[in-house]
Amino acid sequence: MRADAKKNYSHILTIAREVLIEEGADASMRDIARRANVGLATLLRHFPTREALFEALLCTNLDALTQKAGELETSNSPGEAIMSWFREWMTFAQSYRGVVALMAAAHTNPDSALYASCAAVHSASARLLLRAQAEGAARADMNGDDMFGLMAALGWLVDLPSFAPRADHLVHLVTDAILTNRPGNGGKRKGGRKVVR
Amino acid sequence: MRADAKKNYSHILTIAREVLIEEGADASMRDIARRANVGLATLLRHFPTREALFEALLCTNLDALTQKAGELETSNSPGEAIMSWFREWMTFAQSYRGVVALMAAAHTNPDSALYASCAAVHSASARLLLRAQAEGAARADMNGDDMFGLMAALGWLVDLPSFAPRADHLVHLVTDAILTNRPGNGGKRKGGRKVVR
DNA sequence: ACCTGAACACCGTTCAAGT
DNA sequence: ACCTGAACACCGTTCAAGT
Repeated sequence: MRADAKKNYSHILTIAREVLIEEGADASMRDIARRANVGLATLLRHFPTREALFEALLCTNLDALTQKAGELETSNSPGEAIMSWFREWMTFAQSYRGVVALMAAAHTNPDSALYASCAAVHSASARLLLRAQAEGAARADMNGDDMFGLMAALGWLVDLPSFAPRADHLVHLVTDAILTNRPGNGGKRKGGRKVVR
Repeated sequence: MRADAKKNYSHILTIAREVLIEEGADASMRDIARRANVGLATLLRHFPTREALFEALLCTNLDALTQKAGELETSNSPGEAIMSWFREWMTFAQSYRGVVALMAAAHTNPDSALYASCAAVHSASARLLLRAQAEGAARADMNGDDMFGLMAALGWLVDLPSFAPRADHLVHLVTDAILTNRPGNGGKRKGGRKVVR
């Protein structure tokens, strides 16, 4: 990349972050270009789609998030890890209004620039769930898709202003549901080693 | 309303229903007008906003839904009522792709043509929850907003194709969480009459 | 009364023309 | 190499002009 292009690239990212935080994830690309003092075509060559722009914007946040997942996998109890993970996700979800809807859509579409990032979050979630299930700390009748689905659903909900105040409580309620073995499957800790801690 | 206007009105509704089912709740208004063989301005005078159009389209579904809530309030056990109600909502949510996102947004905005409909669903949910709480069948540490929030979240999730297959299961998981008195508040059936059935 | 085409200000996509 | 203005096909809003 040429020096002027490089400079443009990082300047665009800086401004885009500002605009998207102010206006939400569906801000106009034209608006971003305008505020960056750059031609719209220039913005779109650096980031051909909204997803591509977000991929670049989110990589910092997402790296922090997945790294956190790694830490949680070793340091905490499986149950506490699930709760912390969910809360980390909710913080991420509030980085940009509408970002979860964008990621949820990208999750289905392998061509999306956000697909890999979604997959990373998905698999981290699945790993944490599996570990909890192996220890009998999480209900056995759910899978990684369910886990990610609940995260997406609550992550989406939280950027509706009316629901944001109760978000923490809803997360508590849902993680509670994930972590408690309900009567129906409480005896099903088939493969899991007994809770030895 | 004049005879020709009346005819236009119902014809537009018929076509709009078709288009919105095919294309989802964010289909182009222009497209709807085109397919109804009507000027765009005509469509927009009958239904000045997308919300107004949906208000007219959904009133049948919503009447059925709220009526169902009334039945559930008397016929079933409070717990079963909550579960049935949630499932009814999920069926409604799948009537049009994106309709829950539309309603969730309208929920905050008193000027929206869908505001009253949202409020009706909200209050029906709150009533059913209160009854269940009074009998100690639902956890006491949540309110109508939480209930509606969970309904919105799962209703939104279900129109992402990747999550639709697991939706029933997630509803089961969440209603489970609502209905079981968790250890922390299991003893808190303060006002509730003992479960006498 | 009711309908409609057209003008308007937006959007993202695309590309020929500039440096 | 990289940038940009402009043309394009869309969108919802608005209104003067028709019946």
